[in-house]
Amino acid sequence: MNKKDTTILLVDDEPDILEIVGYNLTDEGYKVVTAENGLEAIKKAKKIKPQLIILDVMMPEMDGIEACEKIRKLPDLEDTVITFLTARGEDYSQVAGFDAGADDYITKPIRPKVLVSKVKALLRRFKKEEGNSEALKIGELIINRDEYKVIHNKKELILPRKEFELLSLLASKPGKVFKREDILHQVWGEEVIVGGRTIDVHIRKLREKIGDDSFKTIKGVGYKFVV
Amino acid sequence: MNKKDTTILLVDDEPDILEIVGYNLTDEGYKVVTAENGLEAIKKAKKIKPQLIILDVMMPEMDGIEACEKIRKLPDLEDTVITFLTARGEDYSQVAGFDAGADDYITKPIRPKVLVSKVKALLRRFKKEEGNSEALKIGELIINRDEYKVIHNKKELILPRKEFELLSLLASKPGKVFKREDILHQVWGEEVIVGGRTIDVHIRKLREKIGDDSFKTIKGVGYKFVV
DNA sequence: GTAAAATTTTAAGGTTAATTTAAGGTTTTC
DNA sequence: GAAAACCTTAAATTAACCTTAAAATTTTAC
Repeated sequence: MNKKDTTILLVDDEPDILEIVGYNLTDEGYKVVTAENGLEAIKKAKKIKPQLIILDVMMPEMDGIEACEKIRKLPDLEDTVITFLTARGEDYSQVAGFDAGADDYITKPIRPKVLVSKVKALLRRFKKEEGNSEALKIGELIINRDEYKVIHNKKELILPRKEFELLSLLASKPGKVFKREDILHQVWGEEVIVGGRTIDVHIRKLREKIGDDSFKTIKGVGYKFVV
Repeated sequence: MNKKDTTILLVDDEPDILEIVGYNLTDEGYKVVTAENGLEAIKKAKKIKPQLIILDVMMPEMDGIEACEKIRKLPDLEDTVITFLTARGEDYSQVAGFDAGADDYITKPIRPKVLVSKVKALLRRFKKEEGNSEALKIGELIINRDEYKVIHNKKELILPRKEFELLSLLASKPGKVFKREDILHQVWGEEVIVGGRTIDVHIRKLREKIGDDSFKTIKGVGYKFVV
């Protein structure tokens, strides 16, 4: 999953916190939605199905712990990562938080760098658990997305990220021509701009490793993977 | 779907915004329709069924959020992508926007480059849901746009791009005469200017590969494909 | 925190094949 | 039978891609 497809629901009754945390996460490329109390949080969580919820413990209307318990019971959101925001030393709430089904907690005062790296770590963990998708098998090639490895002619290959993603994409529909533009957007991301020869170089690496014949160039259009 | 078949409904009460955003999108090749308030937006949305609606939040008559909710309920427009225009920091409206069924938001002040790339990204997402087009079959000829290949008399042909596009065009309506001028626009593009004999040469290549009889010349007009 | 290693991107020259042009020949039209 | 439109061929041009190495960046290891 791409960063900008990752939605974070940020819940706090203090506008200052929403502002500063929201800013830092948005700046990192996440899509951030905010709520000001537990009730609102539940409503929005249902609607937008965020990957991560950052929940203040102390709030009017419905506190974070209660909201967390309710959210955990929603079938759509069982994989969502929930983390609390607590004041330092509020030991009780940390404990109660884990009881309520939280995955982690972040202590105030908030240090943006710490926050961002914690969020990244949490989402990484989430992503891993997401997996379990079957390995993709095309002829002599097996692509195991879960373990990020490729088996070709019974030999295991560890491909660097970009190569792996590129191969995954092309091999996901053997025979189909992927346009250069589409490859860029799917492998490199929507707004990333790289030079015109970058794709070629990666294709070349794949040709070296997987075999020249597997990758056909369609001039003026793009590339396709064939068996 | 071709860019010029993509309609964008742009809704804002400020003529300046309509002007600048409209200009940039038109320049990119989209068909742009504008409205100045929510009521008008709904009326026009029903009529023209745009692929994308860009909706200002703050407007007289009916604000963007209300309009968005109403539009989302129209059965014809459930696949339409809706994005809000909000002033930076208008946090509430962003959130309320997602509640109302919006897919994204764009913050003012508007940067044309950002706007255009966001619009492209949104439409790509929309397009993806359309699914793959079937191969086109005409007599002994099968044109597979996805894989960019042609099968003729059970034999696979790889055609260069221009030849492929030209064949696709002519074969899309067997029997129909395509005027030279139309062929130029559809295969070569609006502003590309090539010499008068270029089409002939490509037709000749196709005649060599597919068969002389399949392509009839209508002197003074153009060409047609027949079975 | 720094150094080392690996990955990713860029840059530049080379190669190939697609595309276009040009020019003389042919057919059709009036 | 002259003009216009198209055909054919080969050569010229150009666009797209390949290859390589080095630079930049990111990740990993210490």
